[in-house]
Amino acid sequence: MTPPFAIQAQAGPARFARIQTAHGPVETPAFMPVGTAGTVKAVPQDILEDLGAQIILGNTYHLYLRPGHELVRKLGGLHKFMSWERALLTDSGGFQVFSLSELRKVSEEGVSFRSHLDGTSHLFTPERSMEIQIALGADIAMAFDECTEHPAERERARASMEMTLRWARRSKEYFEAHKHEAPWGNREIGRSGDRENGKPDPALAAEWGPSGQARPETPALYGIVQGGMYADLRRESAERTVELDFPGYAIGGLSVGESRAKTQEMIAATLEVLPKDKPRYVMGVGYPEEIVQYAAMGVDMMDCVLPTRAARHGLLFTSEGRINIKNARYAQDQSPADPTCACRVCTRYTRAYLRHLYVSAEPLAAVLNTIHNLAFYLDTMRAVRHAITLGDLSGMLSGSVSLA
RNA sequence: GCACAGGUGACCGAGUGGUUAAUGGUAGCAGACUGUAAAUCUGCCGCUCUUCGGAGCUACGGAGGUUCGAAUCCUCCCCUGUGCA
Repeated sequence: MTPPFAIQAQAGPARFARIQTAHGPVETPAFMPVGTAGTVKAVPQDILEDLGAQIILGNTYHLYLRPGHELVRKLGGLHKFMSWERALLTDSGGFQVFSLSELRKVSEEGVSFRSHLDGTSHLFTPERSMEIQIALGADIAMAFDECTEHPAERERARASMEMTLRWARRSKEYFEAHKHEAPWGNREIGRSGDRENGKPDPALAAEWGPSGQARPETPALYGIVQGGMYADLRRESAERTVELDFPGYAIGGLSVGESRAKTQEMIAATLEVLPKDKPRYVMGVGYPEEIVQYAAMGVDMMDCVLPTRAARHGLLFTSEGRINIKNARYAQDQSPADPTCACRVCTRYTRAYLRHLYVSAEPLAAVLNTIHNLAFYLDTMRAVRHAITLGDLSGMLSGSVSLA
């Protein structure tokens, strides 16, 4: 199988590339907004398109519980259900093994969960996770893994890693046998996926020509590296995951409470082992300066709830640093959230108004804050890609997006 | 004018003799948030100092009083609401 991925430009470890999916291209390094329950919270799909999002996440566990993957399949798959015609990546439910720790029990077979919605019991296995992700119609599915908690003793991290490897094998076996069942029939591939992005950078647009690669007919399954905070376990996990031969690899189990230096060390150790001609995805990161840094290290994909969740909590990311829009000091501030941002929020509304909306608990506060934060993240990654094509990322690392 | 009911910290509202600077909410101020159980959570929230352990002062309409001790009991006064004149 030819990986739907081609290196088009390279500047040091950072790569500008394109992942071809059945629902359009994904330029990398990419930041992927998280849309857990079939929605990137507070942002309509057409605005996500205008912001330039080429791929968003969905979540296996949440969509399985509600509305149910069979219903989604019946309605034509998640793309059609939520009217999102660009690429979609689904998380396997592995993170919920970690985050819902009080409601689950892990065994060799899989994980039994108690629904956080109604308390009912459910068993997630690698096979089940694949079945659900295929039913949802993801372009990129993730292997069912165990996101190891932190801190974890070495033996615990090893055992968890071994389990994830066994689950990865089972995930792949089931996935390969059933991937053709994705509900992609009668799709109008890429109608909106080929649409012009919101604010394409002219210099970059030249690089974004047709890839010439055929669009995949089936979804892709990525493996996930674990290994706790032990560099040698990370390397071993990566090597053995690569042996299973996936079209892309994720680094999971990071940003779970460890120091940023440790996160970076784990990423660096893992990247050394992962093949350079396939997408490498660090799951669940990060702050703007972090995603720039990781992209510079050679990471191709990242996702994080931070821009969306923080926005709902009043935290805005700007070129001048983070601002908490609920602070009293913005009550009469007539400037935009970020004076250098060209997003639809910053070109239209003042900090004073955004603060008022937040303080008043108006739903529009979440909408506008989230749109801005996503614009900031997506613009940042667009700038990273541009810088890579120019062969120099140093400017971005030394401050232009670094935050106080 | 009479009869009931009631006056608690910015607001609402507990508390009817003793760890009460005073339960809870709200408002306010600040912080956290990293493959989303998150429009959530945490801290502060009378004043003044503090070596951050604490110390002092002022407080439950007002003034007296009872008591070792009162927001809580008694007396008078002021004010508010409702009803009757």
